[in-house]
Amino acid sequence: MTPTTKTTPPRKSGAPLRADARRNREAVLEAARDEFREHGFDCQMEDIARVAGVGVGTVYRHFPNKEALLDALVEDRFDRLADRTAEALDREDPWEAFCELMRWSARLQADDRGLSEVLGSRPLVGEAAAAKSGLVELSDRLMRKAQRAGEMRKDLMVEDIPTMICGLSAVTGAAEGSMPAMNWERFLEVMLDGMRAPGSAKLPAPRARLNQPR
Amino acid sequence: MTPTTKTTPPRKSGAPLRADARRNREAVLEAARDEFREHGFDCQMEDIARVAGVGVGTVYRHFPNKEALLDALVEDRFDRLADRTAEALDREDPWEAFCELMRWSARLQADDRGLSEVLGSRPLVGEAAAAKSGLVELSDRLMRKAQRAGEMRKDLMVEDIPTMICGLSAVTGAAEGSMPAMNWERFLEVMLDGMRAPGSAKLPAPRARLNQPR
DNA sequence: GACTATACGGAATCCGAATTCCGTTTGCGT
DNA sequence: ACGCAAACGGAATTCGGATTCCGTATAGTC
Repeated sequence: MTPTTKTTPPRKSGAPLRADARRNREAVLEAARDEFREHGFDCQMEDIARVAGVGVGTVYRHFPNKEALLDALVEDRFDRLADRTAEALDREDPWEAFCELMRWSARLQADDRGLSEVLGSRPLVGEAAAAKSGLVELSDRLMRKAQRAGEMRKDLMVEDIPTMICGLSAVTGAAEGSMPAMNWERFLEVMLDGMRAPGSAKLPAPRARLNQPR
Repeated sequence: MTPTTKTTPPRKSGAPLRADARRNREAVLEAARDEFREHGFDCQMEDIARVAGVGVGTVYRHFPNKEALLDALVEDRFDRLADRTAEALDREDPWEAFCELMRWSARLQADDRGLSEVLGSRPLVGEAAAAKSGLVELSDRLMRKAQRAGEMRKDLMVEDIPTMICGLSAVTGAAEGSMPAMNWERFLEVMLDGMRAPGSAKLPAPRARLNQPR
């Protein structure tokens, strides 16, 4: 979408990264994506290295530690999400666009246990935090649009979205055996119905001193 | 299979447990509750021991390992929940009763980060599994009652409840800094609205080969 | 009060990763 | 080709915690 550097996060310094280095970094990122997807945050650095076809040392050359590696992945995810959100903003029916966006994002999470589980379980750090705020801005616009169209209940705030996403991620990412076929599709639809206008229950005011319900 | 009570007395029957032992076991359980609440599953056995005012060895005398300890706690939680559910079954308005039950349970989880986070993240084992199935039975009754009364959408199944609970637990238990005042109260109300009759969207059929939507 | 099966405490042990180190290899400018 | 800084690999080191061991203390019993 954007002509900006897609998958070449760090290395912002002027140093022109050697060719093989760039290749490896990419491989590590991809392997990490797979491993996190498969085993969650508890996957092992050695495994990531092996899958990427490099030594652990190399992994550490590119990312100071496990968390940083994860961070790069999360950032990328937020970026993809932001792109989609921007697209959604252009569609005619904002509510339908919103629902589709949620469904898409849910599927994304369902396919990626690892990233999902981290989403709600630790404060974002570094790049990822910035990426998120951009996403929030877009989401806000989409929501207001849907509300103006009278299709989304008025008492929802942007802040509610991460909450929903967080709940969703728990469901999509739930341990295999933990419950009989955890059905996030149904969960999501119920939630969307609950967000549809008009709201039946009056939502409790947010606790934080952060924003008012408008 | 002789009733051999060799080295690790499995809390079952037979030997009437010495007085001080009973006291300690109780202390450990309580301390564990606090520690799990406070630090989630990553709390330390040594801390639990210290808080309980005993040595680690003692903790291990009563529970073979960390997971077993957690399990005891989870079981207790399910039992309490089951009690409440049974009560809810007796109330006049089943939908209201259901909502209250959910709110109560949510609050319970909000107060107890540790147990919540475990709920969705690992298959239940031992006693806890049994305790859960009892709870499910009760819930099923309550749901049907609410549906018969035309207050809950008909296409919900008992299996959806754990899913909701799981989502909820992620939200209530989200890491402090992870999002600005994660507001589970709002999340819950939205969800409840989505469960209210009549459902607007058609819920996707469950994937598992487990049950039909009735 | 003495005896013994139970319990206890907590230092020592074990273990599974993350992270570090350093000798070797390789891209690439000259 | 040549040289060297940038990269690499992966064994060695560290570290945080769970679990085990075993000598000591105590409840319960006669």
